[in-house]
Amino acid sequence: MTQHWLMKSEPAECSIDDLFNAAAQTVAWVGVRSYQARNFMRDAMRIGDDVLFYHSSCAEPGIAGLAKVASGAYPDATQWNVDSPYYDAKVVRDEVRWLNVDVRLVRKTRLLALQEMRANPALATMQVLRPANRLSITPVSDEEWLAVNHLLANKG
DNA sequence: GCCAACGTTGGC
DNA sequence: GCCAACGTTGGC
Repeated sequence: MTQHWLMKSEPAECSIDDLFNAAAQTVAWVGVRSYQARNFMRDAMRIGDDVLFYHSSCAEPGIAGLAKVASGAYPDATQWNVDSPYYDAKVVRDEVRWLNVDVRLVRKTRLLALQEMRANPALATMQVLRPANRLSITPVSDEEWLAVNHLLANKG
């Protein structure tokens, strides 16, 4: 059974167009610095899982595309890179604290705006809609996944 | 720039 | 190990 996830990205960092234009339309999901999100990648994600690509911290937050998990979890090189904004000085020598997976584009979609998501009762249970939700990776239920795809299939 | 939520930190 | 304070996220 395929699992589904919602993954937040700031378009200023990596937008759906950046993913579209990336080599093999695949990017490494670097920069996750939350243990919960890391553990999802390490313990639960499987290659082929569905991903809702979500734009956050921007003028028009919402779901911008569909993607798939394209690798298992592997060490996020930015944790050791002092020149990276994701450098983590607390990671001790030889430690691997942070992981990332690769994500491959399936297709860009119309923007399913946060506003529209909130307005739809079928999506009311989505974790990303909870106030002040900070988790950058959240599981999406079968029902939520179907409801999102149904909304995306409608013209908006 | 405010606020809400909540994980993390640090003093004890 | 408790728990208050702090820091971060992210929408508005």
